[in-house]
Amino acid sequence: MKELLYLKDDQIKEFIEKLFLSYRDTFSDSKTVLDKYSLGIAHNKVLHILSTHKGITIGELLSKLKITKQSLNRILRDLIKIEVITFKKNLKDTRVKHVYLNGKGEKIFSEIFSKQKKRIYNALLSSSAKEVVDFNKVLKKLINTDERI
Amino acid sequence: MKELLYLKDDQIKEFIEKLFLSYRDTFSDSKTVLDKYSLGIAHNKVLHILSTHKGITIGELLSKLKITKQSLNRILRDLIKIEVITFKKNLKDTRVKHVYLNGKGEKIFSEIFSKQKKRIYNALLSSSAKEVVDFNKVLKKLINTDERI
DNA sequence: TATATTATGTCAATATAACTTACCAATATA
DNA sequence: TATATTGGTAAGTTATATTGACATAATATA
Repeated sequence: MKELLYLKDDQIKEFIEKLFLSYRDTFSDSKTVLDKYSLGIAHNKVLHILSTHKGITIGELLSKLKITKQSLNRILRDLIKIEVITFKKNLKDTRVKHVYLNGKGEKIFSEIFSKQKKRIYNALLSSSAKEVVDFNKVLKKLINTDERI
Repeated sequence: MKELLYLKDDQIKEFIEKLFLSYRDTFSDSKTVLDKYSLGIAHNKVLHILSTHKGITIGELLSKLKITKQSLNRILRDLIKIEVITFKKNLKDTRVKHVYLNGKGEKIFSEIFSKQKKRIYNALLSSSAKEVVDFNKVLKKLINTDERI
């Protein structure tokens, strides 16, 4: 049986504040790269998903991002304009479109990622394996069940 | 000496994605309450800070939020209009203003907080004390040194 | 005391990322 | 064939932030 854990409201509030700060800081790391290509944090998020989910469909992108298709369309139009994504029709259902990063897209995302990576490395490499496992375990539980990765 | 930790890029990307999801989910919990009072996530963040930093000054709020004074001013005007905050001049330097939640403000924030609290409780109470300590330790390291709480 | 700096407020214009409502085309399925 | 699904798009709106400029009062400093 696990030890009992006593939590005060102020501790909970600090956790919420830290969730915000770690998110804000991590996504501000890539700002210089994004500016270089006139992209924003919305494009960053799409590029991130495209890099981890090659060939994702529009519908899957929408349910991951939880934005409207009109919003996604603006982002995709920008990414098409700077020529970093390509599409492939699904062979069985040609209504469905699969989205991919092309070479230029991979390169730009790797620039973005290398900035964010530093922060994560610094935090995780100065931690023990057990600490990282525990961190991951709790972090996962904070995410809605149907979105967990 | 700590065990060595080997991290693949895909694992790092998953951490970044989880940081985003935990932030997004936590701050979407309060949406129903915010809607009730015609407030947004920006007001949520200010109310949060006011509840943990009673009597914070405008300048301190600005450096915590990392937004411009024009942006903060919009939020504060809204909070003044619905009568949830009060100000007190600093006695030694009367240029400086201290901001407080009043009774109504405390009540509204406690409504917001009770929604977010559930998520944190569910995650932390199903974890061991050690796991929570480790989670906190790593999370803190992800935040810029000068902002750590 | 004169001047500079600081803390805060405000106006105007703009950017970014999202939203709602509405409608359309192509394709798939009951 | 009728209906549902996948995706695209136009127009207008909202929320949150920005930059630049200027204002006021109070404090610090030369």
